[in-house]
Amino acid sequence: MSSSDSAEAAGAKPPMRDALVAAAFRLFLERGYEQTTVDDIVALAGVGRRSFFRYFPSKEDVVFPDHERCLADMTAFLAASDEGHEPVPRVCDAARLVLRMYAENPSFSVQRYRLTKQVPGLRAYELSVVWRYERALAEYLRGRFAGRPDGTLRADVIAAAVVAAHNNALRSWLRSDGESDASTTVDHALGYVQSAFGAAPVQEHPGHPGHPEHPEDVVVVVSRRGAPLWRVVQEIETTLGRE
Amino acid sequence: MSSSDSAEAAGAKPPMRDALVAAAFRLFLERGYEQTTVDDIVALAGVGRRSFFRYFPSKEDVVFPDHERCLADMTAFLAASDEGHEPVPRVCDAARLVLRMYAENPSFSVQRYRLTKQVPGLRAYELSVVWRYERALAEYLRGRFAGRPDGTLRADVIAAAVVAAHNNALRSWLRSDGESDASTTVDHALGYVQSAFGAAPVQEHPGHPGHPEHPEDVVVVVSRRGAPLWRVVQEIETTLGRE
DNA sequence: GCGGTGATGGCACTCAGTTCCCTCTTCGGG
DNA sequence: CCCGAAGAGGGAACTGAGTGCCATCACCGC
Repeated sequence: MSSSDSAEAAGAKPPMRDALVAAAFRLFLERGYEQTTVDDIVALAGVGRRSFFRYFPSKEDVVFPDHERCLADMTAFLAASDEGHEPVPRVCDAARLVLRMYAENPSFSVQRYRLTKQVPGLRAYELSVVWRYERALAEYLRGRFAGRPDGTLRADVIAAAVVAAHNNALRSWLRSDGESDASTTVDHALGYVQSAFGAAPVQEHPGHPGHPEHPEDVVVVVSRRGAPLWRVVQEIETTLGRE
Repeated sequence: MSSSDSAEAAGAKPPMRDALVAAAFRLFLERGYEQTTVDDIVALAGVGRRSFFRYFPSKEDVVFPDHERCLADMTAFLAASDEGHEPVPRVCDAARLVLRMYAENPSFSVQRYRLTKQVPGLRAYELSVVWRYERALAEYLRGRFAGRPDGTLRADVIAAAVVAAHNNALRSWLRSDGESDASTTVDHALGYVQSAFGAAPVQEHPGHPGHPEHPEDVVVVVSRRGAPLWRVVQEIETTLGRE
């Protein structure tokens, strides 16, 4: 009566991992995260306590079961970039990759959102996850901005802005219980970031046959009354990256 | 031989807290953070184990002993703002407040930097600390941008950009062992953020006697040939906040 | 059948953090 | 001068996360 009568033990290769996630979320939603011990989870899943920590290095990890894979996907996506990709739109696309992963399981994402919103420990853990995404974006941008003045500064700031815009859109979508259109929301948010940073990474000379399929690629400079000329020139130089 | 012969027990009101911090850092630097237990710290400080957790809610907190006060200072600084302050320069000044706190104890800051750089648990904890600063900035900006289109989005993105620029400058200063000029570095980094976002928060109509003493009031919208007209108009509207 | 390999279970241990209770001091009122 | 309240500190015992070690069992090639 203890070997194979449980329904979750008949599926594919790693049913145990999924069974642990399912058991954990059932208990987390029933009685709360901190009120659930790892022993409770493994008891409900019918496995040994040691096996839990084989699949999840910590209790927090069971709440984010697929972020490791998503981070690897994003890193691979960025590594597959070439010189033809504009850096800023590229990292925006990388952020869209993460949003798509959330959108694949709306109900799961919403449940997790409710958990992380009210458990400080999970919020802290989520921060470290998001931080790794941000570092991946920043490292890619640092490579693309190498040699440019303030290359690492620009990379860090743009990466942070992209992540913040993504999170803003994601949280708005999560608050709507997954009912709103995630793609439209994130496109709008990332469009704002590109409107602030969009033209900086332009590499080739205007007139050169580049990649005109990016609708963001136009330069309009608007200055306000009272700004000294040197300041305007400085802004243009900064924005264009002194190319 | 156990009551009052220790040197740290004769000072001001909270010598115990300082003694714990000193003992903790001695051991952390000697044998590493994870190799030091709380029992080691309290043994060296000559106090009871229970007293450690009276002053620090967790082992990680002893590494950031004054961030709670600094966060309160920053919150108070933002709360003391009025309508005369431009929001973006204001949050930049708030960030400078944090940098100043680091610069007050250069050697301590550098030691802590080396610790957090190589201990994952401390890095995660630092993220949650930085996150609270970022939320304080974002909440202030949300209030100032209320009613504006995409107010919360702008607030979140600008707060993230300011924090990223601050951290970039701070880490550059820490890597120099506190030898470089922190103020100049952070001013440069925050100047970049203001060059990207500086003009967005302008509230009054052009021509109205506002606050022309801010040289950051320049709007740079970037776009390139091939963009549809509606897209350019949309970007300009977004940047100017449809004022 | 046999030895190896990998997945799993079980046990014991460390350590962070908490709970409960004790002691000692201090201070104020009678 | 005594007494009781209050608060800082100390300390034992407990919970629970995470780890190390080893036994067990299944599967697999031989």
